[in-house]
Amino acid sequence: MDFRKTFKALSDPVRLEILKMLKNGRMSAGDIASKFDITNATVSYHLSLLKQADLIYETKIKNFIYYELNTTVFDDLVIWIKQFSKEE
Amino acid sequence: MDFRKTFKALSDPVRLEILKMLKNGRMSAGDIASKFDITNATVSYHLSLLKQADLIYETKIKNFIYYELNTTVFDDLVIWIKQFSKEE
DNA sequence: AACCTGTTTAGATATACTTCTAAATAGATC
DNA sequence: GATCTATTTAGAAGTATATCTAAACAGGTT
Repeated sequence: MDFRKTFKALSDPVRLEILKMLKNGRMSAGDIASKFDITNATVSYHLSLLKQADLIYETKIKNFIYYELNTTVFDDLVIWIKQFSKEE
Repeated sequence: MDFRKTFKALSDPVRLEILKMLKNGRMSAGDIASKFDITNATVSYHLSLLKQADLIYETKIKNFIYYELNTTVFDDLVIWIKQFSKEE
């Protein structure tokens, strides 16, 4: 598996903050954006990168788009990183 | 702990390749560079980023500099990522 | 001390990333 | 169907990153 995109997605402070927010449950794009001092357009850009990296997924309800953590990818990531740990 | 630098370091294909090489044991800067189609200067730049991210460390012997994986940081990384896994 | 070998540093350039503003889309409501 | 709301897309601008060439440095060797 190729985690380059995943690591790139994780290398930005805004995106890390978004992921931490989503630990408490899904949020709409607007709710996420309201927590930052940057425009909605920029937050949308960050969300698209997180989505491309499979770290989050979206659900459309009415004219809201809700974002949610994709926990399985984090599990895959842990397995990948462990190849560099001592015991292997 | 702040892993932004770590993730940035992990987001480049050359640097990921260097880390994979170092799984088989320490290598000198020159040996590492010889495996790539880029200049020694560029490889040196990548090594410095990996070093800044604490993913590798160096040992100087004669006029060689040997690089080695810092396995403990990968363990810390696994712990950090697990906060996003389901069971927590 | 002069020189060779392995490696890094400095400066320049091209590419990629982050951010903005303005415009576009998609769905809901009036 | 006109309009409002939530969000994304397009295009532009500034900043950061990856790479190169050329020069510098540091440790051995002669």
